[in-house]
Amino acid sequence: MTAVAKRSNNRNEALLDAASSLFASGGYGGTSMRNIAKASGMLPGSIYYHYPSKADLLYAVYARGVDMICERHDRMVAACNDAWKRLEIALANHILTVTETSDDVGVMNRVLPDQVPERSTDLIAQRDRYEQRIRELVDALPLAPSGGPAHDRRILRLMIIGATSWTQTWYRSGHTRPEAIAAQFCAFLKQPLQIQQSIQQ
Amino acid sequence: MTAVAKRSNNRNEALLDAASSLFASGGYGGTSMRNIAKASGMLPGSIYYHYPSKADLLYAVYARGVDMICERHDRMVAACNDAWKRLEIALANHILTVTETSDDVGVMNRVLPDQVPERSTDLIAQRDRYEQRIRELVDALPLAPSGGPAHDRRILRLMIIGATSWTQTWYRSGHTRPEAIAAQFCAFLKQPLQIQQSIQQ
DNA sequence: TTGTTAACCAAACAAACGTTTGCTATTCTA
DNA sequence: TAGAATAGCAAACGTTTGTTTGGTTAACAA
Repeated sequence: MTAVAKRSNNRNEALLDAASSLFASGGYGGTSMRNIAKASGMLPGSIYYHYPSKADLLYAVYARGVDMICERHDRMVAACNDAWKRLEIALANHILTVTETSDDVGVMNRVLPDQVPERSTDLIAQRDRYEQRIRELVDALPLAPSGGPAHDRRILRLMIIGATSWTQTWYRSGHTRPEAIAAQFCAFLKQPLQIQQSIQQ
Repeated sequence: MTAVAKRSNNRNEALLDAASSLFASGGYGGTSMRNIAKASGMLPGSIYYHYPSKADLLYAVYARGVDMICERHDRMVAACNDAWKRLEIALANHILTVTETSDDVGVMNRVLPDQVPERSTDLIAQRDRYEQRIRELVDALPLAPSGGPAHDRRILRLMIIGATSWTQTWYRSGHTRPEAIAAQFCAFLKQPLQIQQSIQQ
């Protein structure tokens, strides 16, 4: 239980960065320990000084990603009181973080928990830490009564998470900015897209 | 160029079915040729009588999935004239096909083209065959003028595709039915979710 | 300055991987 | 019914995989 002192030449962080970048672009199965080792300037066996297995390394990257997006989320969302605006800020943070700020968060979006069976339960728990925050924002939205079937906030939440996660596959820097994408998403949801006449067709 | 006659005991289809099921649940990297061989009752080497490589086998499954979802799409959408209803039908078809009807389509949703570099261009082309249909439906939607920033139909299309693709990760049979999910998606988009007062806040 | 140990290196391990090769049996054609 | 092509089987190929083991060096506490 005694704390283990880390030395100044500890390259654990460089290792995580390299793993992060490779997992985010190549996925779990598409990235080998040798790739990671080469990218972080170590030999393959040296990784095992830091993590006992590939699955544990992935988990460390994944958890670091969740930490980062949650921290940014909490900080940015707190600065606003309007429910819709809070959601928009959260989505902008998600898209920006996933696509440009941090590969760790890209890993969270790209690697599905069941691709890492040894740690799938832990990965789901980590992901839930973030999704819980989205759930709270969606539950706080003031929704107009539905003209058709009753609104299901669970479906709305999953719809929003799906649309946002998917941005990773099509986002290209230089085109529509993350903030603008998030604004569009919210605009589509909160304003009537249908011309009024055809509602009561 | 001469046509090659196929025999009655040709098990190519059983091979595709097995590959389909495994690729859909395990992904490309998570599925081995030995797994596929065992599931289809062959030896690993025998697969190479039918397909020259793992990437080509994946492509065959993928293309079969696109064929299936496009065929169903065309048939079902043609039966309706209302633009919003046509989109709703298309999304219901997508969700139903991905989650319950065909593993092939699950493969299309799960395997990203860049995970199969040897055929990534062809995979993208196949996927576009389907996405083009969604694009047409979204472009045909009558949209009310936006109260905020001008609507971007490209973003709307990607939002819809993202939300729909994501259903594969959370859909469980016995809960909300595909048709109901599609109806909710469309309801959220075409009806005002925001109470009217707060629009002109 | 000495002793400890954190942080690696160097080299190998067994298993799994995609794939190839040579051969055989079954089905269909002529 | 003879011949040829189809649709495999059986066994191995070389490579890559995640991982282990034993030794080495440099940083830090005393």
